[in-house]
Amino acid sequence: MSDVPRLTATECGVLGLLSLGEASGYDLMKLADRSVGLIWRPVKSQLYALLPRFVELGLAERQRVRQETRPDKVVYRLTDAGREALRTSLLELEAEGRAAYAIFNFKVFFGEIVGPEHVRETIEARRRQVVERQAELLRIRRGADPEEDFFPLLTLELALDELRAYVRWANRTLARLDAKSPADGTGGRARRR
Amino acid sequence: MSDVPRLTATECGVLGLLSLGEASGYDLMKLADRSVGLIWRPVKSQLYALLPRFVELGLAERQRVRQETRPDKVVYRLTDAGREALRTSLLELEAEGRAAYAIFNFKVFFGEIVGPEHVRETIEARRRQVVERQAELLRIRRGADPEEDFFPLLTLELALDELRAYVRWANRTLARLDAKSPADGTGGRARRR
DNA sequence: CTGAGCATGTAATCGGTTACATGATTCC
DNA sequence: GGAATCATGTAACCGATTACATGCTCAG
Repeated sequence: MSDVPRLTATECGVLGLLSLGEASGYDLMKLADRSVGLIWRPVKSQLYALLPRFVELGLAERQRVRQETRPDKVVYRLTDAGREALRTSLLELEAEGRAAYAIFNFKVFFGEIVGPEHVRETIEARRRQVVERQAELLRIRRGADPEEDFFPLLTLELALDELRAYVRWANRTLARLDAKSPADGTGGRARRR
Repeated sequence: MSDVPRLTATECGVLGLLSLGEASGYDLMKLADRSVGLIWRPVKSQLYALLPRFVELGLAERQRVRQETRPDKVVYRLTDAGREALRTSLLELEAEGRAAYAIFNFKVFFGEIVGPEHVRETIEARRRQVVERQAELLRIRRGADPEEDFFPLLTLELALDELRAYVRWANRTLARLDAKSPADGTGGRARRR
């Protein structure tokens, strides 16, 4: 009943695709190209393995569609439980470890589902992580030898440039979110303390 | 004999760490923090699983070191075959698919091993990929609805900013490499055609 | 007639993560 | 006395990738 299954990042991705409208496995592969594909795309065999499991968990419904000129297809549609599982899973997923970046991007991409306030918090949380990391990299750079560590320093500088790009984007985007959501003096609705 | 084993990205990472000097598994974990750790870090259990396999493949040698006040440790050292396998594997690994970014970074990080000309080519190849991707994202952006696709467009813009950061870094870095390696009119030593 | 697109899946393998397991020493 | 550091590994699981397998239709 109330024990909503927790989904992995990949499952969120597939369920997120499905949240855009009913589709067959084949449709979802193509849909991915035009949407989340920017940041992540499922592998066919995994997709086809996942879909029946969603049905078993009650997160999706399945319907066989006969076609005469084309092979029959199986069309899936999210249930309310599926939509809810997607929302809570996205909210609960921590953007940490190796999958951090993919999860971060999912949360923003599916901002309509998690809500603007969660998007804002997600962006701020990552900005904090990024600022810390910048400090760490700068510390390392100070201790490095420009001759001996020439190549490692190149990767370090690329990392720094990309982190800077993130911070700029985050600042711009947070401002846009502020402008978009009704200004209430605190910067957002779910603010407390 | 001449059939050098091909290593995966992770194996290159571990072997690359080992190329910095002989070390025990425990040492390598710490070494990773101060070196490649920027871009990638091995998982302990995997590291300990890999090291004996390197010995079996003749890529490393092992020596038990007895210590009185601390637990005994097993120290590994790269063999010539190991160094060669690392070099050719890094050269042959294609920076494509999911691991593309990690592989790209490995190639640059271990530039001393693969040589400046390969680094240059790697950076140029990625720049080509990135420019293509920028064009694709711009096309998608043109076709998107700023209202309806608000959140997806945020991730798209972040991606664009990061790609731009890469291109700038690549331009700067290629210039530095040109300045560094003797100018011979063609831009690098291994140039033909 | 060949190749691309539509359409769905299974099987095998492998790489990565987490948890389990142990035990001494040294610093606070 | 308790936490952190040194030190090495195993076991189980799971997620992801690759290869295998099939077969119809339509456009060039």
